[in-house]
Amino acid sequence: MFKRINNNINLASQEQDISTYWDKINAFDNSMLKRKDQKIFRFYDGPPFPTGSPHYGNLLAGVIKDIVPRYWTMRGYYVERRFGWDVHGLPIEMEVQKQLGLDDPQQINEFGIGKFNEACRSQVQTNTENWERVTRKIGRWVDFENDYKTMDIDFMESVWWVFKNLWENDLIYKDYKVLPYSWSAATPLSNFEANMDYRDVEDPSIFFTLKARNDYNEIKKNDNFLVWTTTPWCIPGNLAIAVGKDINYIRIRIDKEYYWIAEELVDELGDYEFTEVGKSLGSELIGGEYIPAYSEFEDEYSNGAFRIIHSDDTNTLAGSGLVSQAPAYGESDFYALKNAGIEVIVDPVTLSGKFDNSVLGIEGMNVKEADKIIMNQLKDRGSLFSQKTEMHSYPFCWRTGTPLIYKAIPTWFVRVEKIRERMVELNKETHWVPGFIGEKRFSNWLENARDWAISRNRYWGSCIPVWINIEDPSDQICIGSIEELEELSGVKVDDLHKHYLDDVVIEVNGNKYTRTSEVLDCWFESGSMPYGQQHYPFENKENFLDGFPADFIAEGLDQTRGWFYTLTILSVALFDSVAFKNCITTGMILAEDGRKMSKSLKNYPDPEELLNSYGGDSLRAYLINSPVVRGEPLKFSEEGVQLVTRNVILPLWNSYTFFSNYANADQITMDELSKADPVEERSLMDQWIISTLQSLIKTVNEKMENYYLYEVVPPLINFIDELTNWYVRSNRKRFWKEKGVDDKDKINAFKTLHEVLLEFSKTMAPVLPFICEEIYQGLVEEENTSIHYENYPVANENLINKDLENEILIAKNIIKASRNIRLKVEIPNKQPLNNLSIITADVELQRQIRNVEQLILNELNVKKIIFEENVSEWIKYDCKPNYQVLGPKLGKKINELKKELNTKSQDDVTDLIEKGFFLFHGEKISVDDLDLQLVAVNEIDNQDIVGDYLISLNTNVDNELLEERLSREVVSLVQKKRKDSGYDITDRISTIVYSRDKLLLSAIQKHKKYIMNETLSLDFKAIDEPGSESLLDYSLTIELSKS
RNA sequence: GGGCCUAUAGCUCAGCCUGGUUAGAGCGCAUCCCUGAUAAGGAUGAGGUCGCUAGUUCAAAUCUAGCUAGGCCCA
Repeated sequence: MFKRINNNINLASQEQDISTYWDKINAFDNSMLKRKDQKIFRFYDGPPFPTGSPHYGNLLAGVIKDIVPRYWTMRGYYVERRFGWDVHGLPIEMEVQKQLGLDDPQQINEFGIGKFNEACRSQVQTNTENWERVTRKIGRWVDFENDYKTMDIDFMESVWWVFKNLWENDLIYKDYKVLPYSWSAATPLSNFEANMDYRDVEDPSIFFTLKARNDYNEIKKNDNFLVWTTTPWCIPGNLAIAVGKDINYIRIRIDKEYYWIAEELVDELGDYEFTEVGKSLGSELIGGEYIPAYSEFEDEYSNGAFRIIHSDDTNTLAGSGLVSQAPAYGESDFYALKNAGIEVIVDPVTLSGKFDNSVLGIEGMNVKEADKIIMNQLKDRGSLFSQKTEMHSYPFCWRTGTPLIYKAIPTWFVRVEKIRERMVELNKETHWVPGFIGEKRFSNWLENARDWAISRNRYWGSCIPVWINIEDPSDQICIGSIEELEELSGVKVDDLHKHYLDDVVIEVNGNKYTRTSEVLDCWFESGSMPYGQQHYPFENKENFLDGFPADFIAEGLDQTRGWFYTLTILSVALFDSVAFKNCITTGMILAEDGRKMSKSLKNYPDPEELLNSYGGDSLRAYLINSPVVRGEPLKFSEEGVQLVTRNVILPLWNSYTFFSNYANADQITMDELSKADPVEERSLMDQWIISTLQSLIKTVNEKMENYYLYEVVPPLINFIDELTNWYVRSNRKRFWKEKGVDDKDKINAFKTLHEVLLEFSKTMAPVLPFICEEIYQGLVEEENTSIHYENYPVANENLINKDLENEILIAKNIIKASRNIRLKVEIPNKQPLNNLSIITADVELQRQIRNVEQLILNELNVKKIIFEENVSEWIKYDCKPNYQVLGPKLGKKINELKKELNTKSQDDVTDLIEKGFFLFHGEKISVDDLDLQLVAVNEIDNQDIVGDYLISLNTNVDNELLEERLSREVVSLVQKKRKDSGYDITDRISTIVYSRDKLLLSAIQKHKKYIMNETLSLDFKAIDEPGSESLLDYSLTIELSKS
């Protein structure tokens, strides 16, 4: 027996009940246990930072990361789904710093690194609750208990293994990197932090002169290079002048001196009177040598310093076209020198932002204060050419409010450039969805990959496992495991965080080694996640290799520079392999107004509230049916979610309640259903809906296998439409036939709908896990089971009948067109009509229509279909070339052909059709190469062209037809009354009709049996007394009572 | 400044790879129909110089180049 279902559902609370049920039967674990011995489908969860509660981007990722694993689980694979947390790094440290009121590293040191790190550790635990609750509401099955965190000792040990592996392959080195630096906080900052506080400030902008050391091409000894800088304090660190190789420079004379400046920038000279005396392209200047402004680092001349070099960043928008280069204080300067092959750096500025004792006159002075002094010194020597100030936006330390400077910091690097080509090559093996992300965006990024800076001068992270000889810094030991460290240090180690390791000293051969102070960037850990989550290679060695590379990952577009990249670097470096075989990349989710979602603007609905009103299924379907799954931005709209509820969830639910309520009312049992005929013996509509379902299953499998999630929902909506608007509606009567009347057909109908709902639910279960589970529970008798234990449907090709699908399509087209005619001629569908003529000589078409005749007659309320074969009396033709076929053949002549066809008379055309071809400029043009457009001979309302035939509806209504109409109107009235009186659909009634109208009474008399059947009237009387309600032109009164 | 993406109806998007003469869908709007499975359903209609310019072609929303605007990422 099937449950009687309340049609009114509260989706969200129903979903919660299902969640509870899943907990009760341990559904998630069991769905996996059942596939324990099957092939592994490896999924990597890209770990989020556990700050705040999840936003739509997280939910989207969660949805995709649920749909795909559910699908493959049903396909019989073992799909482990461990939640991951990225818990190290700046976001957590910043949160904790704020809570503890610690402004900078010095204060952290004073507070104690150990206490600080432990505070970070406990902070991590507090944020995870929100995540679990919301994850549950979107129906994501993921293992929170057996999760991994990047701070777990096992994870951190695997990170060391990764690092040591790179180390041994000579992929790790230490060099300078120019970073935003806060002297007041005595720490380098991330670019992200540097972007947090930009202010408009006034800074100097000066031209100063540097003298040519000797003749070189057009350069003469003692010529002055007019060099531009906006940071005078960098001049002591100046080691080169940058020009642009394609920029034109001129040599000019002012008084007795000669100067070089970019031709386009001579206006910058202002009032100076000059004469041009020479000219040179930038590339000809490169290699020129000059005498530095400060002699302190003169020695570096022998190492290649104080030359003119090229920089891509030189331009003629401002300045002089010659830019002072101080590699310690500018990233572009640093790389410009590197590219010029000059491996020199000088840095007279201390970590507190003051000059050290190496430069005379400014010792101990803060760099910004030194600006003025340096300008004065230059002026005294006559080498300050001009000075002014400029407004520009400049980064400030978001903590201390002091200006940031850029400064070269010793940093650990991974030699990405060495494996770059291999990364590009291997990336081609990954299937990216959408394709352009991998083929273009990610591939381009890999091609331009630069060495990767992996160290941070921070606290809460995995430590760089390198111990350095106190006496000889070039003597370094890299540690790859806990065991190794314990052996070398003799210390028992049970935590790998900085505060545990800073004191661990290694002694080898009488040499003492201490650890380098930096920690690893948390991106290094994210890239190590495949190994870390399984504690590879210390544990799970075989299990890991069985599932590497991962079958599937999914994240947002921003991860092309993040996780996708770090995974790729490490897997290529370690295993010469990609890290993942399939990758879905999602676009950004914006607010409905197209701007970023912003908490302060409140321009988006709260995710949890939205889930509470529409439920997880709706949100899931909305998200994967949106452009965001194709890597494009989505303007998130609550209305869109509501629409999905209305177009997908509710119709599906309604089909199910229709089934279960009528099955319940009729006391249909599973046993009875099993007695249904085999599909091929059931009615056409049964065969059709099953065929359509099998086609759908085939399509959905194709899409899912290829990770094209966004192509799943449209066919799903289409199917639901076929099911509700065609199958259920046109077969309704079969379901409420009295017992004993054509039982077989009724059972066939119930069986078909049962089967379709069951298979369809299984097909959609990965996408709509809640409602499909609920429907499943109502359709099967087993207890404590779940739809997610089921095997995924495979299309049964034998049940796919494309001919039938096509015939029904023809029927639908005829039905739609005829309804249209009724609308035009204003004859409602309730009015039965005698016949519909279909004008075609095509016998195949006639046969097809005959096959589905009954459906057409029922739907159109027409008694008969007549075929008219004298086509020419009804239809004439408009004739045009088929451009697609004839275009390439005829070229320009096609326009002439068009003209000629226009002049043809109807007889000519008929002639042509009969002959099958005609001659055009001596060429045979076949009728098949023409577009024949059907036109009705007579323009009248009761006909319409459908495809390549005409239909014509007989609109004559005689008394007999009118009486039939009236009987239907009476039924409709009675039904309305039943509903208004609150009768149950199964209640039997007595009906009395009062009317004085002869025609109405006669209609009732003739169709009494029909009316009684339709309205479940056991008793029916028509009484010749005046009625008070109007029905068309008549009046009547209807009385009902339960019997 | 660089890479990638986007621009089509009032709104959200298909179509573009593979060019074909009438550019589709949903929502919204208007009008109408139906309603004992349905917080419903159906039909019809209005609404588009396919971002701009040039080119290729018999033919361009579609291919090419340039431009404009927006987005993401990176400098």
